[in-house]
Amino acid sequence: MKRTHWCGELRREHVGLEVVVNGWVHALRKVGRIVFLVVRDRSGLVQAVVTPKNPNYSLVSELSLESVVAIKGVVRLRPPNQVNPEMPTGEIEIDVKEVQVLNPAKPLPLPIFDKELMKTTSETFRLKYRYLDLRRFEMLRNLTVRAKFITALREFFNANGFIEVETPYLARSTPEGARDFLVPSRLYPGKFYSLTQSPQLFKQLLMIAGFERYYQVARCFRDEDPRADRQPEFTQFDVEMSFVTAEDVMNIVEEAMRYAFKKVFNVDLENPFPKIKYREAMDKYGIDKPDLRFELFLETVTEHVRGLIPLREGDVARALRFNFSEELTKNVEGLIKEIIPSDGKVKYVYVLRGSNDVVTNEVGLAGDLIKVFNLGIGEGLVVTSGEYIKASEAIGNLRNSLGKLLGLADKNTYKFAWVVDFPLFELDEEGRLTSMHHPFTSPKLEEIPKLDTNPLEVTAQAYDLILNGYEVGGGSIRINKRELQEKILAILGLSKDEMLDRYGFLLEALEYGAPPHGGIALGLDRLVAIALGYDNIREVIAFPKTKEMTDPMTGAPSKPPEEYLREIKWIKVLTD
RNA sequence: GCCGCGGUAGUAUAGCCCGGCCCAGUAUGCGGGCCUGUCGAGCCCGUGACCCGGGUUCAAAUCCCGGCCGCGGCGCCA
Repeated sequence: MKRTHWCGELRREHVGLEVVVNGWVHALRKVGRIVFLVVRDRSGLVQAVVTPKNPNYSLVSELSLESVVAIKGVVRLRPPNQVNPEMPTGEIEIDVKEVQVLNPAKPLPLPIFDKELMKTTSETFRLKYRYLDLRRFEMLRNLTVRAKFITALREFFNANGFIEVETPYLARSTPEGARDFLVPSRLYPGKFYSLTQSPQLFKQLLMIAGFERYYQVARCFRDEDPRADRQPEFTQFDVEMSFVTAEDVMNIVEEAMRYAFKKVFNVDLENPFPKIKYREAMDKYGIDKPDLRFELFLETVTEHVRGLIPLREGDVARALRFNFSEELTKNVEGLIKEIIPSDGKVKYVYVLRGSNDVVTNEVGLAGDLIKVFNLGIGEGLVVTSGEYIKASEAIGNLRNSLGKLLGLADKNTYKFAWVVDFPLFELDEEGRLTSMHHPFTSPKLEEIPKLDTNPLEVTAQAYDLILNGYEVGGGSIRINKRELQEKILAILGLSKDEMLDRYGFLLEALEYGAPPHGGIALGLDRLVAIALGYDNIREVIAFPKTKEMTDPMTGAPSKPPEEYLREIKWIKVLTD
């Protein structure tokens, strides 16, 4: 019995046809002596009917849910009063002639087609039986949409003269940035590959190779703690172009987004996307990836609170005020406590003025703050104090989450924007200069002289693409001259020897006719997740890891057998 | 590494604050039965659980301590 039709495509026009469908037993309803069997495949559902006259009657009536079957039968119209308007195939049903049970199924551990129960089923459990979880139409849709989105981007970039090139995942470790996943080298005991954090250097080398326009759907690996929007391995849609300015890159990426969003979601995006300067973003929103779906601005209130809140030399105070409805008081308070770091670097006060009471973490201050800020009933105020960036980020982060909690952010709006004019460097915990983007980012050429005098004031030719409070892309114009690249690496504290050891291949390549070039990496998981309305990228990844970086299904990570460790010359394992 | 929340049948949830009325209730699933037009089928009967370890107490699902696991966040994420 060979499949002739998909379940979900059968319609009135197929009436009278003998068809064969394959699929899973989605539902089995025995009403009196009639058995209604709903068969499911990727395309949808169709009802089949068996009565006691049918030689397959007992076989069908004893089927278990989710068994795999092949059904041969004749499509017929349902009696007029039995049409199910909720079902695309609801006008017809299959009068069963022959049934093959290809594989009976045991009862499922996961109630996959009980929407109510699945809403609350723990994610660990879904991940343990991910192959069942993925049978749900919602997951099928998510991954289908993801595939369509990738296809749309490929179409767009192919049509614009880009070449898709694969680059290695096993590469040389470069200690900057995130922690690497290391892979021991069997042939060179004591040496390791690292899984690429991104194709950054390879794509630059492709530009030097003269490919001019490249893209790739690239897996990236970073050994840092996951979050709802971060996984240890994730997918970037990676793009690089030669002979372009930052504007050129941003323009083509905007076009790509407009094309893909229209094609896949039928959404018209703004044209052009707004651009915000980094400093303006920090000042107005306190964060470099503000959610622009709502207007709510930070204020600098250092002078208003001087004398009330203890300020160290150079500290600033930043404030966010907002209206909230009283039943959310607890949630707002919880959010503030959760988001603002309690590491002592930032101090914070909040005052939530209800109609009968005031909720605050500083009883002694609340009265004064209400007076100073003229805080009305139903208004909340959060003041952070400390070093400008820290105080701003703490409250900016809060702003993005508060927008969701207070319903300020419209779920059906996609608010893209570019954040530009990032500083080239920032200071790390130890007060050393580090690259804000990465060490291959070009400074604005006219600011090169400032590299020696005020490196922190040098602006990068870098740009982030943001969407609804998430960073969904980041890129820059790269350095294409050896001299400048060496200078940057030197400023970052690398000795000549270290430079040559780690980046010698790049530095040399820059001398053999490296064109000006730049590009971007788009966070594909985030883009698709946000477009579908999820905060959690695991919903658009077929087999994601948990927050603790495990896979409950396969049991990864696992302990390799001793012989294997011996073979790869890596038998010393330190635990803890 | 840190903070918060959580862990009760296959799944989900009630009970936990305020210990005894709980050999743990409910929904769904599963097993059996009834029903010839169901489609979240319906009705009847049955089945099955307190994360692990220690402590307090006459008595622990409930209180305390430790652990494990998960989710969210902070740090981290060039």
